[in-house]
Amino acid sequence: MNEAYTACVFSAQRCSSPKPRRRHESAIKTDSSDASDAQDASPAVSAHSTDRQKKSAEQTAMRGLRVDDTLGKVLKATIDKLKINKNEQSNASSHVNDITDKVIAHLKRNTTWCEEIERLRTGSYYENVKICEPDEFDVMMTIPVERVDIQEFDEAGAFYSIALKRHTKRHPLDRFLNEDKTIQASEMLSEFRDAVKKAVEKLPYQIEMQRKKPKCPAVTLKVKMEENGKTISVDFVLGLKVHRASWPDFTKDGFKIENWLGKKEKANMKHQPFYLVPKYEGKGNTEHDGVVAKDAWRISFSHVEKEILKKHGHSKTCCEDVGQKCCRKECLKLLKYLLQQLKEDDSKSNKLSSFCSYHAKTTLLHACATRGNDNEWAYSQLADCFQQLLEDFVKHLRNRHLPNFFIPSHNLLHQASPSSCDFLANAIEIQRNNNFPIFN
DNA sequence: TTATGCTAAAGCGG
DNA sequence: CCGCTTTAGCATAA
Repeated sequence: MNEAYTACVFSAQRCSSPKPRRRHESAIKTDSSDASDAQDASPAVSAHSTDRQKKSAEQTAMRGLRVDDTLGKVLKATIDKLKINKNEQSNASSHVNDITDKVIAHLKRNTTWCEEIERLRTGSYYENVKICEPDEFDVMMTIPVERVDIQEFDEAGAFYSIALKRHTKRHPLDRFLNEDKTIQASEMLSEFRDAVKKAVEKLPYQIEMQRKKPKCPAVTLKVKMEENGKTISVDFVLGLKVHRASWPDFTKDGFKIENWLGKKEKANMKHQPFYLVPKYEGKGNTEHDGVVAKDAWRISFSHVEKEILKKHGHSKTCCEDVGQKCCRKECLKLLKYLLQQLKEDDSKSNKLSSFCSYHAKTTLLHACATRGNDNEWAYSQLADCFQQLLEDFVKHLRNRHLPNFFIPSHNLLHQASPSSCDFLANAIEIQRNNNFPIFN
């Protein structure tokens, strides 16, 4: 399971974290009104001046254009707004990298079962689809294991029992094994959390470790940065890296990328490991007919998602200098932003709290799998592509059916209420029909 | 393990 | 709109 999704669904705080982004008050602007914006005297913030340049560029372009591409212009202006500031990125990433380096060094030195721990950067920041601010970083900390037995699982993609398999020699995780060789997720997670806490305590940063949230596998650090006073969050997610094992059977009918990235690429990716993330911590977490689910696990394909987004074109040269530029990532960014803005506008009613960016990402993956040809995502067709993606999303919502891209039996909307799905679908339709006033 | 070269994206100026 | 520079992240070789 993707930890971005996990963290989002399982952590109300992260899901609803309101971005203090300023929005222009005037909802719908006509093109001619833009000229009056040129008076902006705000110093320092470069976004303003680029806005101005871009708008005047749009105006000159307008005069030469006969077709009505109002929507295209709105969307391109929005994409510009979503770009993350380079200085902030540099600052934030150096914090994250330094902290992560030191946490890993500490774990390797002081925690016996972490000697082989590996870092895996995942999530939207490292997929180049992070929007607005570089304020959320996902880092998986993975322990290599050769094979596992997945003994029980449910349609929501959770496992209730993971056992180490065919380990003749001693394995560093042996100390977490029950008599039946199943692994105690909660014990591992709890030791991991304590070790991270110790590692972080002596670092020369303003770091707060967030309280353990139920059902959330991440150890979250809030790091306040000296340079600009902003706070970023770093999620460390413990995982088992299962190599030398093929993907579980229930992934068989998912991951349909043959007509998009090709059979060969699919085979390559299927040879990669998969990851298991401990789902619960603590006792008394009863679910599913009273079974104590404290040792539940969730499968993660974050690494594959990242690679898919990197090699996102049918043509090998998609978006390279020699190739054609596509708008797949831009469409995803726009969909994420739309969802984020709608959630923010409606934060008090809580109707949208169960929707998160992983729903947007999954919708894009299905859309790319269905429309694999690069012509269907030409950058010049951004507006049409985005409209179609929204149609897809609305359809998923109306049917209350959005299968996990890797696990078709896992419906990501199965616990969303019909009324909230309709509410979101309606809100999206309103935005579509009015050229997205929420983006202004 | 470290050095090196490549890529994607931001930002700037024409 | 285009080309150029810079940077973080990554793959690969040494």
